[in-house]
Amino acid sequence: MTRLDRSSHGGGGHAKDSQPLNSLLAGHRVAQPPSAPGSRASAQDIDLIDILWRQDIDLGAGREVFDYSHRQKEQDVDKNLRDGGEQEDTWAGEGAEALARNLLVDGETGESFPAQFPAEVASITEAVPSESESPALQNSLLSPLLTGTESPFDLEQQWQDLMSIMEMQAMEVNTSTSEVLYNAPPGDPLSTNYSLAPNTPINQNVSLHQASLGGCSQDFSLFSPEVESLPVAGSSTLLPLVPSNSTSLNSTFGSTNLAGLFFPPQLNGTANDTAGPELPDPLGGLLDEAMLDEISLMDLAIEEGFNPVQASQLEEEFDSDSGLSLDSSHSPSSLSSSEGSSSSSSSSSSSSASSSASSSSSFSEEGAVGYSSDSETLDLEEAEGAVGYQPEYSKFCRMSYQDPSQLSCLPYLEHVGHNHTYNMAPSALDSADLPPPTTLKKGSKEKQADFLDKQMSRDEHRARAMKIPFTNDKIINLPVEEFNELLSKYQLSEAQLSLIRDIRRRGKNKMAAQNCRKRKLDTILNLERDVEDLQRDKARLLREKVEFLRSLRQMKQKVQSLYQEVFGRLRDENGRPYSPSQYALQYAGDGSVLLIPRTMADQQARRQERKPKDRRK
DNA sequence: TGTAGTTGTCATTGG
DNA sequence: CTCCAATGACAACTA
Repeated sequence: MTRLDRSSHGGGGHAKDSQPLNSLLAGHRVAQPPSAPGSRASAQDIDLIDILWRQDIDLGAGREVFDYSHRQKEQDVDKNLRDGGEQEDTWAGEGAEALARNLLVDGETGESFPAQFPAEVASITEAVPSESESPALQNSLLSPLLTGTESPFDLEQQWQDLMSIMEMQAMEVNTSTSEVLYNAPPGDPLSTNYSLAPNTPINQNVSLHQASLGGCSQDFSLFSPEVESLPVAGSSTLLPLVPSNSTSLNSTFGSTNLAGLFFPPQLNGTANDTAGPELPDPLGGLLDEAMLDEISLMDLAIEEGFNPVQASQLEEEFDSDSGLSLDSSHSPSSLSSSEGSSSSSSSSSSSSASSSASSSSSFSEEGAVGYSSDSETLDLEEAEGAVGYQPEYSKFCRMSYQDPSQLSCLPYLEHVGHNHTYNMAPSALDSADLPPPTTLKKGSKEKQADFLDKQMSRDEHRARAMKIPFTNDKIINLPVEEFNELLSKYQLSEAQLSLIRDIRRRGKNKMAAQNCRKRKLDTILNLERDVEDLQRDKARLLREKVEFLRSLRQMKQKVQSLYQEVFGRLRDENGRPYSPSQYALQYAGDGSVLLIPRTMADQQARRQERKPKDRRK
């Protein structure tokens, strides 16, 4: 099919519409303006052209009536949408709240982060000298719980190890442990109490342990060189690492309840290389818990752009790990529901249109910009099918056009409501074609009739001026076959046929454009929803991470306490305690505990540090 | 008067 | 090839 009006159509829309006759003339193959109609145009056509020309230049009628109604309708729409708007407000309110807390909110992601963040980190780092001693930690900004060789990716493994340790501890450690430990003479083996290998009487013969080192290539030193000189901040909460003598140790640990203490991961028979990196410095994370909490959150904030305030809020906020996007306060109602309602709205709109001419269609009913091509629905009151979906337009939706189906009882009013209805003078209206509006009465209703007439689209005016014998609705919505059949039923002039085709093309394209725009808005809303969901997921995961780190820190504290207690009770052949600067305990993979010289422990620790790095390469 | 949002329209593309 | 939907671009219009 040739688009008859193409040649005369330049760029976009209304520039041409100021002279729409040119299109018609092109369609008529009348290539002159109306003042000089082409000779090939019939007299009837020229008359029509004149009519149309006058119509098109007489488009300045006021829109006050419509606009008032339109505004009222928009208010109703806003009212209806207020719920949805509150959701947006809630979300926006969080951003405002974050701002109120001197937080910067990323304009794109909506994430918040403290404005003076680097300074806080620096101060905290200074406040934790023990942590600042570790260059790896400074570099990586990882959790202070983790040593320099630790990676966040090991966290899960650590957690699993700790859990297995806890289970093991529950089986093997009882409340009598402390009694035995405390009362045991220096010669008593600890192996039974700590499930040590019987052949490793660590408190008896150092040389024996050294001899057994050959089989401990995978053993890990629990002690790091930094431990001894560790200026532990908040050490009041920790046991003295280097007891001056056994007496003080006993007095220190005598009342220690060992029930619930944990063996380090090395005691777990499943200990492997993956647990290695963190072990050389089991005390690395033994800092004041509150301080560590803060540091941890700060690190997380730096790492993930997460606001520590948010993190702390999350800890209070979330009581359950319910997981994904159960928080409906931020997310509008599901799109699927609105999409699912589209098909029903299509059918219901056609049925309701016949019963009521009410033009006060709510926004939820609006959106019938699709069209039904079902032949069964084709009648004079055929409603344009609803668009495929009716997303929520909490902020985007300002679609001011009404559902044409609501007005379908009044022919030529399908397109009432859009802002581009060029108005005719009321006197020019051919009201004869209009069935008497049943809901309208005289007087004030005349106003409404005028208003409705004014809302007729240009194509409707043209169609009426050209005496098109059927409605624009049919022209637009009939299937091709029926449309052609309809055309064949009438003797139509070339101008009429051209106009009809243009009406059909423009009408379809208009609805397509509306659908397209709705889809676009829909996509934006979906993306926003996805962003919100992902932000929630991120917050949840971050909260879980904080919890895991806290648990890990507690575990390490307990392990360290246990280490100190065990080490402080060890005696050499002369009954004297071992010096922590010269010896260290080491957990073997088989569950045994060895007492080895510190130099060897350091070497092994370094060896273990390299392993995971090599493995990662 | 300038601007942003809305809507209709055209041109084009691809199914 | 035609029909149609989708979409970018443009212009008119409104607030």
